[in-house]
Amino acid sequence: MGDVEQRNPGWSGGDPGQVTGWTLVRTHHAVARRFVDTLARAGLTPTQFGVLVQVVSDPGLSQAELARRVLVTPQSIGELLTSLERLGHITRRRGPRGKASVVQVTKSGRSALDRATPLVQAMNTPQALGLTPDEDETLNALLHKVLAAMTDS
Amino acid sequence: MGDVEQRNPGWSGGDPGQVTGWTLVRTHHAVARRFVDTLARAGLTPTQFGVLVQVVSDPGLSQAELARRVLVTPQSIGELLTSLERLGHITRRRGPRGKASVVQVTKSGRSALDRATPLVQAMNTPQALGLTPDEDETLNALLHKVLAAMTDS
DNA sequence: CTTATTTCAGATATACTGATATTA
DNA sequence: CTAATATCAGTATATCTGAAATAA
Repeated sequence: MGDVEQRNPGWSGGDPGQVTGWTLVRTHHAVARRFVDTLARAGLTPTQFGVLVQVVSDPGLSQAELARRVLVTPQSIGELLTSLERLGHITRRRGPRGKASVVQVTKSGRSALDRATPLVQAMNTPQALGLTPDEDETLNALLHKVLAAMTDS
Repeated sequence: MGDVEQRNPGWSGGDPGQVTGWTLVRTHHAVARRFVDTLARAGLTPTQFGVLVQVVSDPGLSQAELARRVLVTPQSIGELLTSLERLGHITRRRGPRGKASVVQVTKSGRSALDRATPLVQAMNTPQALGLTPDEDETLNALLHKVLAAMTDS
């Protein structure tokens, strides 16, 4: 011992539960587990699901463009698309290396998404989240405000 | 082609932005990056920070107890504590294998936390999150409700 | 020549499952 | 004997950075 801290206990930052960003991180941790389990029943990871939704909402994007929308590096999206390609859920119309490719969802990808959709909706009802419908709406709106603040900086 | 989906674009689940859990996941992604960058300036990862706060708030916990609080496996917390031990931020008073150990923060750990605290507070003001003080409080409260709903199931 | 895009290679981090040893 | 604890080993996954090739 000797260098073990002897002061009174407690974080000098006060109650950690009052730090909103930190509450967000902890809540995400729990919610993310739900998503992993839920989406696994449709054979998807949460990230794959997110990319599929993006591709379906906006077909024909290049993978560089996709990387920007999802906020990851081009390298990461490349590996992710490879995994979706292996599953037969997307195609990449690819020219040679430096040429932008065109990403499109396949019927298999669409049906995986159709399988996932009701599962995702079921775990996102206000009741499943422990909220009233009003609270759910408020929470969603506030999260969007934070998201906007984080991304436009 | 031939198996490329030709239907109208759009996710059958409606507007993804209305799915609160999904909004939470995406917002977390952006906020988490902030935390990584911010805490790096104190030499900590977000997970290390979380464990340090936990240990400081409640000194003398065993690592099994710690794992339960942070919602990870005992193996994972073991590796995490090893990393904190290497940094000199905690000590484990350990008997032999099957004996509960006692985790305590060191002066070095306390000072890393003291270094991190103002940085974390700065990135968690309502203004930094793009919210009014009232909204910040509401968001935090709603997140706690969701967290409770997720963990008591 | 400069910039954007994709890809390859390597490093790192993180958390998991399963098995083992020890203690209460 | 059983339950809890900590640890060891192996695996999987998900990023990232850096470098290279190609195209516009």
